[in-house]
Amino acid sequence: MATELKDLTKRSEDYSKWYNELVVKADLAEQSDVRGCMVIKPYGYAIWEKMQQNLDRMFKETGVQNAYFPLLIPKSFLSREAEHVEGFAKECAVVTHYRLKTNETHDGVVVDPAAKLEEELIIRPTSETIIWNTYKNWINSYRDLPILCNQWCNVMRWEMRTRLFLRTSEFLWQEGHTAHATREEAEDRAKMMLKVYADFAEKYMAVPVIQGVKSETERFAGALDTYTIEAMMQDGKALQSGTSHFLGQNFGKAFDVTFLNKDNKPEYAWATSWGVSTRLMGALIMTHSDDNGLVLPPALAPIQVVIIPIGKNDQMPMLDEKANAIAENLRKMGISVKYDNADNKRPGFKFADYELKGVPVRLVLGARDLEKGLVEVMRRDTLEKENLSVEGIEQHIKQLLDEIQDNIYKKAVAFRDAHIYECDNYDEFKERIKDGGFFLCHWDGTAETEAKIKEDTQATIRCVPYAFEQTPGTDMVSGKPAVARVLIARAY
RNA sequence: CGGGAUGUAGCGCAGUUGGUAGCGCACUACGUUCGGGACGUAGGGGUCGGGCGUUCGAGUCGCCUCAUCCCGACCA
Repeated sequence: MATELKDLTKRSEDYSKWYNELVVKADLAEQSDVRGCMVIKPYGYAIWEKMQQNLDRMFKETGVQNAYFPLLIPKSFLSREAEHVEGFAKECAVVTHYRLKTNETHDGVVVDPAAKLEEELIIRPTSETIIWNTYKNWINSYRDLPILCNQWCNVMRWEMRTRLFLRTSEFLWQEGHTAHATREEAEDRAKMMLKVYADFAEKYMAVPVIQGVKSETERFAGALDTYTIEAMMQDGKALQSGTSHFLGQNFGKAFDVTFLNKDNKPEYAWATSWGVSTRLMGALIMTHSDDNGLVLPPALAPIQVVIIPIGKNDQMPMLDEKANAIAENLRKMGISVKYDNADNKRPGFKFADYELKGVPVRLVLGARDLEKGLVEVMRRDTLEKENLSVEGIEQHIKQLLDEIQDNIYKKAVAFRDAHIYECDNYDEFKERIKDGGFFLCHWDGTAETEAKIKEDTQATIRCVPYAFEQTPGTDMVSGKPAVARVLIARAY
């Protein structure tokens, strides 16, 4: 199973094509024969696993525990919360039967009409309903709260158009669901988890994000507030990379989850939910990669260092010995290393292949250089090569990995900041948004304005950002007064 | 569900007025190579998406059907 190594489409020529080719050629994932679904290949899954491990640890540090709830949700659960069902109804896969039988000509199977379910089951598009139906049994007293559960699972949303990692019919994610005794505690939790996502994105993925709160129309179905992290891709479009919802008492009321407070009075429980998905893989790819392929942050790279030997056959034992010694030292330092001495691929092929796969550091161990005690070190982010002494190379590599992590983050921040604009004139906005970027504009807070911007430009209000100083002004569309600037962009 | 296109080897494609099923990559074997995507020689692999029709004869023509992709509406 060799990677096909044709040149990638240039990132600047056709961004979508570049992205799709990159995902496939870097061996991350491919389209399944099953409609709208994706096969995540071992290399892509290894990156996802590293994301999972780190996120999972960060969740647990805030007191969250993992659990697992069923894949199938009775249809009646979904209709308990009016807004929630409205938001998801159009994209649900429904299980109607539980048995097949052979057909009349005995060369295939058909659904057995006798096996029709009395109540249809929905393949979860998200699990609020089934989890709150369960929480009802878990919660009696304020002493039972808070409940802080997370599950790693798959969900299904019957999307019309799909793209690898960014939007697939089935996707992997985690969904956290918490129940609290007070409004304040639930709101704090929703904000806390957004902070966890932002920290993870910036420290591990090296993807800078803008934190904020969604407008009413962009809010999660059934939420009172949706907090979001928005990242900028290299084509200037926004990618919603994680969301955390304050659900109020909506699900508590819909599923009759009450508890007795300290005064022995019944109250409905307060809820949050929060999730990130394999879409983060898309963010990772589109933030850092270049025309040579993937660029992975060392913190998430399954292979952090690759060692490639070059020499005649009779020199190979010596090179193997030297390479294994270096690899062993690096592994002791907690660095993951691959020594690729396969003899059916030439060095040039391997160089291109590991660049395509985004391996942060490449060591070339050449017989010629080694006589002089030198080894070539290449860093993937800048493609710079250096010839360094083999002596003490391990320490240098450790520092280099940190430097790469830091550098790609700073590069992404610089790119993003260079494409954030304040804009007060709607005609100017309509013209400039075509080239992408994030726009900070005053908004009068009405859905009408929001709808007009979307209709005219396809751009949406991504969030009301936390981080920028807010000054009152005039809505550029309606001319009405506005209390704050919001972040507007075209989005994936 | 609207508009457009495409189904031929694992992938990417060619196939003219209907007349023996092809090319590139990948794959297998052997050899030479090996400091930036190697080359030679010899091989393996197909009910041409499916059905019906026209014809002596259909990958090619007609009708039907299924599937996929792209542009919209929907969306983590």
